[in-house]
Amino acid sequence: MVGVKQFDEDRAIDTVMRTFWTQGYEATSMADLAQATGVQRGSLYHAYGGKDALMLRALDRYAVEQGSAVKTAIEAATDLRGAIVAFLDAHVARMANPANPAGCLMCRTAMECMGEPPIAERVRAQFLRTEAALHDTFRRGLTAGSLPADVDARALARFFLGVSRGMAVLHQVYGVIEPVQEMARTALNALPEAGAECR
Amino acid sequence: MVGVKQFDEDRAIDTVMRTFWTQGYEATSMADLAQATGVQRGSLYHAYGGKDALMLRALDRYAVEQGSAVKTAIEAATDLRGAIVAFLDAHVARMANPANPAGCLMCRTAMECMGEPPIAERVRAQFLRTEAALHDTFRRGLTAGSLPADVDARALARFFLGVSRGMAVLHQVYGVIEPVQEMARTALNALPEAGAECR
DNA sequence: GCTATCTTTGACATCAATGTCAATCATGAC
DNA sequence: GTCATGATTGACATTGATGTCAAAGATAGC
Repeated sequence: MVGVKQFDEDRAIDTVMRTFWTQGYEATSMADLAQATGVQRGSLYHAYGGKDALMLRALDRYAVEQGSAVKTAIEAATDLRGAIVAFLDAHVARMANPANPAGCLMCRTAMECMGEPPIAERVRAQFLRTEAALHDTFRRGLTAGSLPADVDARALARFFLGVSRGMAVLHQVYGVIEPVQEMARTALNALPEAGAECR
Repeated sequence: MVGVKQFDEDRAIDTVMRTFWTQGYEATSMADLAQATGVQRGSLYHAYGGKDALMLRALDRYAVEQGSAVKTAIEAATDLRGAIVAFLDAHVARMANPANPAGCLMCRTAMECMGEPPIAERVRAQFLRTEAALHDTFRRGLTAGSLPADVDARALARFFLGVSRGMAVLHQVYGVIEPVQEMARTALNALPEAGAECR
């Protein structure tokens, strides 16, 4: 290797991610990204290609940084209910963290960029990944007998996926954490209990 | 009155609303709106002021056309559960209607435009209005004894508000109605039953 | 030290969007 | 029919964003 990058790629992509997260895709210009990262606009084009490519990088980074916290939380739990509580808490914790922009980059991009095929594909894939993780969790709970035998594991997975997205919308609009916490807490009521034949 | 508008304002605002709904705020230019409505760009500026003002009009129109369906549905119900079912169904029906764009304009704008003060204010007001309607419904259910006495009416209201928003996100991303229906159906499980002491 | 290779930089051309304006047009009031 | 009022229209200037490029700069390998 002869020509060597003079900026920290990790740091730059992280800044790009947070800029998109804060401002949205369309409202962010390459000039904004250049200023935020301290990297010249020409260098960004040279290194990555363009705004769309940078958004893909940002989404991947987000999936790793934020998604991994969610995934770890689910997997660390010992029982089904604990896994779902951990799933919701991971989202609440991210939004409650004042170091983070409001809402959720994935959700924001989902609402804004489904008209841009490459970005839409990445977002959809990420949604499906989370849905699948939840689906697995519920299926395991089903075989373990932690759920009534007649529950629809996929519907539950989609429900809690949707709940986490709804939480992000509430956070974006209200700008405070309380409604988010209340939503998470209330959503747990939708979790069927194995023993109790309450339905 | 001497100078008379030569275009149908109702029709034009409706078209503007659906264009924003389909493409989003930033991705829609005044030229797009001129083309979609068949009204010259200059006329749009003259009649309304600018893109931001047009978005406010679109949001108001959306609140009347779509929000009224939701409000009517809630109020027509005779019991609490019926009201919530109607609330969710109104949203499902809107998204299932192939004549409508995907998702929800209010929700889409919420994710994209919270950085634009006048628009953000309008969106927040609309969220609060819906939350208040749900809150009232739950309070009435509480005094009517349709709910256990210790439930948090506000938390329930915010939960179902968030659920309706999560449904919109799922619809936008997946482009089909099934996950939306499943989410609505599952959310009903979070509704505490008065008689049953299952908790 | 030299060179080949990649990066950085500032400049450039192009394009698209915004907002404004003066001239023109249409119509209700008289 | 005339006029006053407001709508329409096309043009204009301005701004900002995009993407590209050639020249200059930096460094690992020799």
